[in-house]
Amino acid sequence: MRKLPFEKDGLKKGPWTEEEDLKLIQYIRAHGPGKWRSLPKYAGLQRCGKSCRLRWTNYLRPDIKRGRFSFEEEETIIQLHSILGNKWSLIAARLPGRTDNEIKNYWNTHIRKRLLKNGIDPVTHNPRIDFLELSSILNSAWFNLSNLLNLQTLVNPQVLTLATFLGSSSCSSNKENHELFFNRLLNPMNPTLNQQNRPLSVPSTRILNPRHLMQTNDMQDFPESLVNLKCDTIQDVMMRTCVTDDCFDIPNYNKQASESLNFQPSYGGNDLPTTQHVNYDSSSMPSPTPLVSSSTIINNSSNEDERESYSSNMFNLE
DNA sequence: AAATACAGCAACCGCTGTTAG
DNA sequence: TCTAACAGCGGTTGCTGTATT
Repeated sequence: MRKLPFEKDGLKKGPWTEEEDLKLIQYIRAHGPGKWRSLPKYAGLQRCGKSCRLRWTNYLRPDIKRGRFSFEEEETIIQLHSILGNKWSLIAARLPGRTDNEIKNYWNTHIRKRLLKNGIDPVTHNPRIDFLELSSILNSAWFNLSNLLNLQTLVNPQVLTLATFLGSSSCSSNKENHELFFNRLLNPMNPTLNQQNRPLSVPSTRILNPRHLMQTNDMQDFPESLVNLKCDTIQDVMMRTCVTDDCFDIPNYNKQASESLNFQPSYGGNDLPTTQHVNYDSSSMPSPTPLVSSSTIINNSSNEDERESYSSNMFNLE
């Protein structure tokens, strides 16, 4: 049984009635939103202005989209959250029809739980070492990556993903090691890559972004030439897996890698950092799959189970 | 069938930051 | 510069519907 809304200082609280909604809508249609403090008086509502504003912005606004979040929306939320942190209004601004409160609720009740369940820290978006209990493996692997890679004559996506994982997680206390690792990974040669040493195109954001540890479970994401690449040493891998200079300029790429290492949400300003638009070289990429379109892989997955299995497949690499 | 536990979500609270007069 | 109003955020509450015991 729903409790009746109680009153405090003559102001009604609790759930809004249809009649109240109508009054608010009619008033705002006639006068527009704003002047929230005086609005209740003129609209004939026994509510505080703040309550009216919240009711309007979170529920009554005509452009609000109700219903379940699509997978694309969820992807967007996760990506934006990894950049912006808990800036729900900024995230909502990039999701037409969704309110910050709705996104916040959805994050806390769905996405956050699923990330935690799959061993992803919802704050940093990094894999949780404590969850994986891989620290011993990682420590040894870190000092002997070359041997690790020699275990597999074929460099498949799992190896590269693991390498990324090592770089992003195994030495989280040592940023210098992180950067050294990624500098080596990304730029083993002279930073100014020439055409002779033109490396293979690699969907680098998918590899470098820790979030894609959740998502990379299909070989199709990688160019065939890389999947079948034979490498004897880590240097071999490094030298062959640089991005092409027409896909990225190297400084930006390293910057992105560096950001991926920490993957801390930026709280510095209100502006969304420039999105790195990935343009894969279609001539060398059998199936170009930009970061933002990773959802297409499971675009038709609409239920929670499918999303979860999709997210958790990354842990099969062990 | 009833009681209980849980999930989802609308709404509220208290606080801080921004803006306009 | 000060102040009030507004906007936004993070955390929380409490109601409703559903699942489980």
